[in-house]
Amino acid sequence: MSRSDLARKVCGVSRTIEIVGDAWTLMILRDMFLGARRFDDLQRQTGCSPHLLSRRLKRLEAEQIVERRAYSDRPPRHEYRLTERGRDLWPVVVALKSWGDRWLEGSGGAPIVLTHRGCGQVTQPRMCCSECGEPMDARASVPSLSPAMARERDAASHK
Amino acid sequence: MSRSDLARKVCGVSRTIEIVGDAWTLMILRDMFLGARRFDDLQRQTGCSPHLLSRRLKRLEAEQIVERRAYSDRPPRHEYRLTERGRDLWPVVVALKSWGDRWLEGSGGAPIVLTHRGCGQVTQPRMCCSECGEPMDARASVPSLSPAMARERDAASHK
DNA sequence: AATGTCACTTCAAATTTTGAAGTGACTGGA
DNA sequence: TCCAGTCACTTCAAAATTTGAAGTGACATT
Repeated sequence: MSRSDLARKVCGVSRTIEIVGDAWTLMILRDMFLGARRFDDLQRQTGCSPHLLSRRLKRLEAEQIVERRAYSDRPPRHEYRLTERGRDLWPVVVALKSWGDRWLEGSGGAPIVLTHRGCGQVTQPRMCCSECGEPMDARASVPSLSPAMARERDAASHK
Repeated sequence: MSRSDLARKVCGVSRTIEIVGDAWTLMILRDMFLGARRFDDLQRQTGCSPHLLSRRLKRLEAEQIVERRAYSDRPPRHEYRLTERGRDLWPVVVALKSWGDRWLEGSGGAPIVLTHRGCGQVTQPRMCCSECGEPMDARASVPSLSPAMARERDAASHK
């Protein structure tokens, strides 16, 4: 199966991975959350080639995760902005950050520090239950599959 | 810059992306969180080729995200288990799931449903402030960079 | 007129992935 | 004993993608 077949899966994780599950796309998102908007900035900050950046931005635009808009006519200049759909990927990037901060720490503390506007404190956001508000980890929940997804998995295991 | 140079960056997001930021690795993690442990199961459920699965598992093992252990001597059989370090990637996978559930919804509800052991309710985990407990989104925090990271970015923008 | 900036595109070479097939160590059944 | 089957992979060539360098076009600045 090729990577692009992930899009045909029932599972939302697979289909999300098909769209944003590659290193450069995630780097682009990180930099956009840090405020980068222009092609050149994104290219320098992510460190990827302009060719790749161009292709990734087109994919993100096609998926309505970023919007390309002109900010000057003469000379013609464009910038890329996260849409609401795009901003909603923030937890993905923050989850990567938290893991890195915890498990890859060199010296000198976290490279990016987040301050919560609401309470003014330095925060390390974490996953909490939407119902009771308690923090959650891998063992705090039991997954169950929808009938459609159970069928997909079952078919795979009898292959 | 090549993808493998991400490892040399100061930023924990970059270095995490270098380790788990590709489609098949994320698929493998999803399936391990759903309980898959054996090579063949992982191969069938993710849909990737054995070659790729083998290389990804080796990388995950080298990074101590999974552990390879024998569960039978005769015949020689192995399984892969998430370590604590690996289980701590759960928020990354859940964040991908939540986005997919919200933005890619087909018909028939979420393909994977999580029930919180603590409160017994069906939950859609979300990011909350570690200090005050309030739910957070992209606009709820202000990022600031450590001196080392600020230098790295500054150097990039003068290139 | 020359240089610089921005937002890209083009191209060949290197690397990675895909898809199919093969391997080795066994187990279980006829 | 022979044969099929399972598990955990490895090997290989062909296809696709990425890298790195260079180039382009429309302007603005000096």
